[in-house]
Amino acid sequence: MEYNFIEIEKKWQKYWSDNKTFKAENLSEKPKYFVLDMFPYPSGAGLHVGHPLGYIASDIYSRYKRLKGFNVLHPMGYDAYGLPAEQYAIQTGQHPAITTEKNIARYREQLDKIGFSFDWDREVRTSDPNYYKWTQWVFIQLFNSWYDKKSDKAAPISQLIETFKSEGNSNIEAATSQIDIFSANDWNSFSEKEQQMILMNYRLTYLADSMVNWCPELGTVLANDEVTDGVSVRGGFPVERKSMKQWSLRITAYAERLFAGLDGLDWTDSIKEIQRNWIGKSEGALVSFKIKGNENPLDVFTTRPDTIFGVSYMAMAPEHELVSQITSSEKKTAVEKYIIESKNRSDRERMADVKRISGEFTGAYAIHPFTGKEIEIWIADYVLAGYGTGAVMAVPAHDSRDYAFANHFKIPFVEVISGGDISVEAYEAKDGIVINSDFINGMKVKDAMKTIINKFVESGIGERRINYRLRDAIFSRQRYWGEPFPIYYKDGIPYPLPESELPLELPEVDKYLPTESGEPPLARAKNWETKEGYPLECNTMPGFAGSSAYYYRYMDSKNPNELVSKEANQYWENVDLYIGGAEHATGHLIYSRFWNKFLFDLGLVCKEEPYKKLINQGMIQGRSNFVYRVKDSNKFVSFNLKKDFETTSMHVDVNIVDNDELNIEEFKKWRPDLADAEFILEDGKYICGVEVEKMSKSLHNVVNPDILVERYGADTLRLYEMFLGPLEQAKPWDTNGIEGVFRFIKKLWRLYHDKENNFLISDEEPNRKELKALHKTIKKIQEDIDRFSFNTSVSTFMICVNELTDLKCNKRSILQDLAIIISPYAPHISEELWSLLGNKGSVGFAKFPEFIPSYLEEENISYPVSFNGKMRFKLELPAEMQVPQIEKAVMEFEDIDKWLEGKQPKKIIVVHKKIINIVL
RNA sequence: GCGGAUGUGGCGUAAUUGGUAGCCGCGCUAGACUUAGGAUCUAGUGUCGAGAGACGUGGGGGUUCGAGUCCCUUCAUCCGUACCA
Repeated sequence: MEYNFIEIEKKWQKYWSDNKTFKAENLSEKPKYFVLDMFPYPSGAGLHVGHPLGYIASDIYSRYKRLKGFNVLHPMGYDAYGLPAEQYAIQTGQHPAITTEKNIARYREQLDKIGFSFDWDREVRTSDPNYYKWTQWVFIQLFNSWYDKKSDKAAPISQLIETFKSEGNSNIEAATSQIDIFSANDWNSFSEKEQQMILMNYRLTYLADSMVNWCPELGTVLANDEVTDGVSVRGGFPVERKSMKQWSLRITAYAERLFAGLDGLDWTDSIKEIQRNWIGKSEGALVSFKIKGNENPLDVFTTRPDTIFGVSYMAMAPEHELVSQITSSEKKTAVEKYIIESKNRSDRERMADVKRISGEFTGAYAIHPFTGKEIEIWIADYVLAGYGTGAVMAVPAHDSRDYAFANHFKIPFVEVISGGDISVEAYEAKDGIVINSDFINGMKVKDAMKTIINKFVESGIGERRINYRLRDAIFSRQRYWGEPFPIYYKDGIPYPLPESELPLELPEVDKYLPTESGEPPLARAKNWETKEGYPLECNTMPGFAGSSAYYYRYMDSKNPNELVSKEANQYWENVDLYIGGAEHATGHLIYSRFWNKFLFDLGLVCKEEPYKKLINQGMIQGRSNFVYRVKDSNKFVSFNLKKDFETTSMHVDVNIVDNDELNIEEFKKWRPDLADAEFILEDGKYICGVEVEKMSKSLHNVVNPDILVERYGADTLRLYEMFLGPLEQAKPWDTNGIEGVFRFIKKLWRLYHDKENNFLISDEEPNRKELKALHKTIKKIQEDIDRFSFNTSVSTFMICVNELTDLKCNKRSILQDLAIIISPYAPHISEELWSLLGNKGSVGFAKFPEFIPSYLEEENISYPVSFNGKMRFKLELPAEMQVPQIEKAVMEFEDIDKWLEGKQPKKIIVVHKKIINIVL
């Protein structure tokens, strides 16, 4: 064997681990760089080739940054709490901690084989008490804080209490669900319980009855980002709306800062756009309509105050609290029936037929604030209780939903913005002239909005308002395998544990199921109470709790006294480069931005945003292979012959297919029923069909990195993962191509060795060609890494090695630099070559060679000569020849007559050192 | 519906600022060495055409001396989102 990757890779992995080569120091003269991967949930299935893609990219970047003189923090850990381990525990009784431990061990083994330069001394696990102590600690800080809109930041709740004592709440501007105003006297006369209930409306994490996504199958509530299309993201179980008392995070307090902060981030536009949509900022006005014969006003939020004269009816959500008050007696039965109906329609059904229009007239009327006209008030389930005020002023002429509703129920309406044809559809554009609208007639939409809002304010019926779609995040889960809340109850009022009692460790339970009375699993724990005997909270925290500030723990992972020390945080600041999947766009990436801003407000960390630059690696798709069974037989027909038969296709394990040719012997062994299968072959082969699908066990297209490492080595796997295509693009995995990269690695090795595989290097001075090959590579690799284009660097290395092989170059001064620049990509072989070259220590801390432009300069330029833009021939001319001489030279060129076709050129365009174009 | 992304050989892709379209691989074809090859090496490989050459970056149009790249328009695929007033 010429290049023994098995031995060499093992050797260097051991060296790195024994010497703690990649241990990062918190204090260093070097500039810092923090490269973070989204830490994995260690699932039982282990890693497939898609998982390490991002880790390889971040590892290349980390190693490159070290070569460039940076002190690099590149840690790894585990998002160890999660549903699969708990579901497994429910089925088997095995403690989720054991399952998790086992899965982590397997992940670690797989990761180690790929040769990552992680600083494992800083490993974190979210389920480790030393870690979740700080998750609980942050929760307590949230509990003890409120959001002061005047200073636009979080502030201690103790300070709020002082204000209440001295002046009540009338001067407080907070992000709050508190509506009632009270004086200092009121406050001081309230009971402890009353005071605590009021404070709950201010705390940044609060316990409240809210409409939640309840998933009966999982026995828990889920956050909005954990639900898609009415089913749970994990498991795909149905989810229903239900009102429950739950902990929530008042993330809405930060809506504007989360929105505005996106502008300064070096993230892709697409992910910023997803976050903007999720936050859903819309500007408009809050308008108060009087209700005929009722004291309470009907408040609506609208983004189109300019269309106020086009209001033809009002619509409220069926859940709106005023519905029962205003419904007339003769409409009562119908309205109640409608409310029950819409309640029973699950979210899923509602989504399935959006087109179904339904509603009911309440018999009540609102009064138009300007015209005084009476307007029918309807209830309709197209109005969402959770958005705005849960009621809308309907302007059918200029809103398509109102338009559909009005037409369905034959409610008349008027056009108030010109420019559309409202006999056909609603005209929604904010473009046109206002008509039929009294004092704003003739105005442009924009001006009309301003005028109307000013009028609202003047007459006290409305105000400017910015509304957000973002909801507070439900933070309770009725599950076992998660962080316990550091909360106990006294007289039914929640209080935080003293910080000295953290961590509050997850207790043992006899079963991982809810109690008979429907309480969460922690209610099964013995003595689940404080030492004073107060009961502890039985819910646990959700998956995103432990991942919201984990990057700070990496900075100072062993610190028992602080989340992160001031010094460590001052040095590492925040994450310079974050690589992970785009599926976290609305979950983790928003929550951790929120936690970070909160910690920043408290002065605990020095940066307001956690992740400066974010890259989303594309999904690696599976490449499925198919065999075709002839109907009613155990005969399989090869792909190109199947058209002559009636067949059914069947997924076949891609690991027994090579280059789409089925390994028939392996296939027969694959499943017992296939042992006596027969085959109809083409050219003596069975050719399989191919399709690109998701990589999944059930589709038999999962490729395991371990097998590839065994067969080709980690360096080959790393290079091939990068070679597949641009990091951010989704692309199918096709093991076939890996051979090419494997050949390249062997070819690289041979540059440094003679035919008998003896290390052989010459100390001769390199020639121009060799220097050019090297320096053009140095230049390209730097540029590629700077723009995260790792696939193109791999081809660049191939070109370089091909050229040096052709030049028969074995000169130290070339090959030593080559070993350095390739080391981020293929670290094992580089270490070996580096040490064979006689260097001490790891190549990981060598100096990246400097690019010298003069080596790329040429005496002659080979100009492509085009006629009307079509390249016809090449002309070699001295590089310093100036444009007029070039024009002359090209016209004197012997072959030119053939292309001129006897014409005189209209124009000759010369781009110096680039191209010549002759216009005929 | 809305938002985002992507369309280039048989396949994965390259062309960073408008300047030789198809780099680097896979696969395929032929050959060398070999008992053998899933080893190694050499040559070829966008399409049509015997050739000269013509045509070619999803389709149509435009700007330009010159367009894969810029503009308009249209189609297809994938992802996200869902009555957000």
